[in-house]
Amino acid sequence: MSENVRVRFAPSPTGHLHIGGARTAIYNWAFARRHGGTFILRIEDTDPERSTEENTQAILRAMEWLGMDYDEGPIVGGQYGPYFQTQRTASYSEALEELKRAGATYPCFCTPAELEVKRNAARSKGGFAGYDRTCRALSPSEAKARIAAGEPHVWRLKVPEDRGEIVFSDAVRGDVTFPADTVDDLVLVRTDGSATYNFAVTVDDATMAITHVIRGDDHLSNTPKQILIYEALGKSLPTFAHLSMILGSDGKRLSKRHGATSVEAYRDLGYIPEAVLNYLALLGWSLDGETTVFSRETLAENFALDRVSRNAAIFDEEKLEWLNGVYIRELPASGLVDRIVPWLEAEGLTDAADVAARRAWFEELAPLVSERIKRMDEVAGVVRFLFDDAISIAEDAREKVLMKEGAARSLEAAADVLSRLDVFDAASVEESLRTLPGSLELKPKVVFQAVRVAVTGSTVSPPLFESIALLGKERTLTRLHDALTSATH
RNA sequence: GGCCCGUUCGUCUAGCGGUUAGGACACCGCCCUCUCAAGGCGGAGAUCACGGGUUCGAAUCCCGUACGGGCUACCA
Repeated sequence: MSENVRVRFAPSPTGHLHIGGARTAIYNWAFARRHGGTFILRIEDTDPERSTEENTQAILRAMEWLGMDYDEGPIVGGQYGPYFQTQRTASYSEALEELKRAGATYPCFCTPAELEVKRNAARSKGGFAGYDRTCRALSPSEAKARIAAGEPHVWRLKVPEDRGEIVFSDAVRGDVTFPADTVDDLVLVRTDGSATYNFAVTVDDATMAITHVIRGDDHLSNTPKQILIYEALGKSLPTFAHLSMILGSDGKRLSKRHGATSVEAYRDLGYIPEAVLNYLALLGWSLDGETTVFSRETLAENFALDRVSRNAAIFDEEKLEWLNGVYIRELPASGLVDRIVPWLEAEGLTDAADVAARRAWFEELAPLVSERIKRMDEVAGVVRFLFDDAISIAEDAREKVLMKEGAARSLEAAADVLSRLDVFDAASVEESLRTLPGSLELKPKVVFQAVRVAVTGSTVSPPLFESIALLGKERTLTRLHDALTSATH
């Protein structure tokens, strides 16, 4: 592909960036990067009822969070702007004038009510239910006269009579054929002068010199209409590539019923962008059928449309979780601290000053937590005992562990041995505690679980010796003594 | 109704005429072990939607059927 690749992602700000849209964005981005092309972001804000500035901002934020940097679009600008559809209306009027000159469009005076009657009649007879072309038969002079008289009208595409079949080679699905006589004389420009979706996208894609239209499957059936518009406009066709839908766990189209559907919702759930990007890329594309974990760079170097799957995929949050865990574990301690801290701050466990004051302590803590969380929102639960001054011991832990034979002796011995330490690091804590099972003639498990419950308040915690070292001598001894009151010898 | 697209383990997928149908998640077992994880090893799990062809040979090519999805708006 030596031509200058230009692709675009064109979300509509009628909602947040959702999972399906994000994957489309990722594929467009990857395709552009792979071919050294241009990735364009265009906001399709032509639905005034549902489009909001807030949604536009949310989409921009989500794109940035995913690392989808675009070469042309809002904020960054570009040669082919503007990048908001509402600001491109002049080019639609221009295109309409061109079509009028070429005789490829005609005014239609049928009212919506009339159209509905015709449509219902046609459909009940079976077969093609498009516009019956009444106004196409109007003489030019009559049409002109009615327009001059101020009669409301739309402008329709004059689908060529003898067009035959519309065939195009879809980059993911192969050759797709539509009989031209099943394509409607669709409305291009509404009564109020605004462009309809199919007209606007086509004009935009043509004037922005888009070479590859990579978009959702739901547009496959719109493609023949758009091809006819390109032809009427005398523009060359881009390559089309249609991506299958992403479905919910029940096999139905992904919607709010399935829980989180927006990219930012996943961010708030504790997923990290690398994992979301990787997972979404994998949902419908494969590097080689074997590799499941790959970087943004690997994606950008290897993405190819002919390896995009043709069938719809069910979004599997469990696999995303696993992948998120993989990325969390791969993070270096320092980077992990930066990612963890906001989540601890949100829980009121720490603040920027605290982190700055004892960065090294946080970096020791990081690897302890990374191995046992899959999402960032789990962090606080794992390390809370290291931040709170006093802990409460879970009732079942007290019963199951502290009230067991030998628990109190273990705590006393542990306090004794630890109180003698000068250097309170994980290695020395371990060394001294390891002597206990032998000297007390208790199973290691009994001793260590008693200490764990006393110190962390739970039967489940990060590794004991490291945790104690991180907690510090003073707080450890206090907790051992406190727990003694409810422990059994 | 019409037109178009899709159908390989529960899920995501590899496969592009000859494979014991491969991998990943989830699941089960064992190992490691101070708990939980992580990790290692192993296991179970797909008559490739169904029916016809073509071929020496089909998950792979062709045609039907079924099921699912999309479009069929002066929404995008």
